[in-house]
Amino acid sequence: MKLTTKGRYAVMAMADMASFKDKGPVSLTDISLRQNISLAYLEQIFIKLKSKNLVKSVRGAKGGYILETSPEEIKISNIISAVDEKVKMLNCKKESKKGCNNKSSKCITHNLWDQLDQHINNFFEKVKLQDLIKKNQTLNK
Amino acid sequence: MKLTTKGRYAVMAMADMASFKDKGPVSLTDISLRQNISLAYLEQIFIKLKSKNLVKSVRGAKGGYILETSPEEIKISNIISAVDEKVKMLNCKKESKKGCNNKSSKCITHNLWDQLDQHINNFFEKVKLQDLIKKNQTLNK
DNA sequence: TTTAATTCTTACTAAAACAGTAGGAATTAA
DNA sequence: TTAATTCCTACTGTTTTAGTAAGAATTAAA
Repeated sequence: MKLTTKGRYAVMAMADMASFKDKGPVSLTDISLRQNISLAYLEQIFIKLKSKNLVKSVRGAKGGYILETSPEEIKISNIISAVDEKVKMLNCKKESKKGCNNKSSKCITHNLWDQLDQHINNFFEKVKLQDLIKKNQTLNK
Repeated sequence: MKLTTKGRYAVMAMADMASFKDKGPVSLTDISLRQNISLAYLEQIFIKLKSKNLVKSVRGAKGGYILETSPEEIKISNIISAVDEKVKMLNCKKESKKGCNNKSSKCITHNLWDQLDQHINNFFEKVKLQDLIKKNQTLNK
């Protein structure tokens, strides 16, 4: 399982962008200030988000980033996987020669972690960026 | 989120014990060999499992460990939390003074991680040790 | 009574991952 | 021309991970 600040920050930043998407490109400086995330760290994260076509960049002054698609279409899973490799509990190898425990078969717990992965990925598949900002608004009322 | 080898090994070891529970105390040497986990590492893990009353020990030659309760009653969540602290995505503090982002309020993604925690914990609550050995048997047929 | 098998206890450690920093280059609106 | 921005690459202190090491205490069996 890999779910660290990088993944969390990415979701926070994307949610931030979604909130301000009608005001032109959103600069990382703004996100940095609003969400309290280091600018240099955000830069690294956005390189990845861009390479996965979740955002596009506008360079130069007054530049920033823009969401590639609408918040209704962006799944949390897309964001997480863009920056965090993958959500995966298993380090059991899928190779044919060796099982999880370096023995011939699958380890006792193989299916458990496999199901947990599915469970988590399923969760992230269902939630969209739009859901986050909706929920947040409701709460802040 | 904390789910590392320690947690995985603990579940493997407990499942191993469940499979051999009718043959008296199970020694860590046996588990070590069957599951391919370092003996010294298992010792550390079992100290914790014992302190949480999941297993009891029988010292001396022919000794080992015995499950405190039946595999039908032991939840995976009990095992994980015994060795791994807790399953928790959030590092948002619950303190009243500061929110997740060192600002006054909750961060945008607070509820998301909160729900994910519940989702995962719910999964581990539902699965019992007995389910693992059943599933494994079915597979090996 | 000795031996071997075991749990118990504490301390240490190499390697990897995490969470950034740092420094500057390229681009562009004003 | 300048300031604001993205882009790019390299570096790094700290913490965590996944153990190892060494020996003490206990007890069944020979």
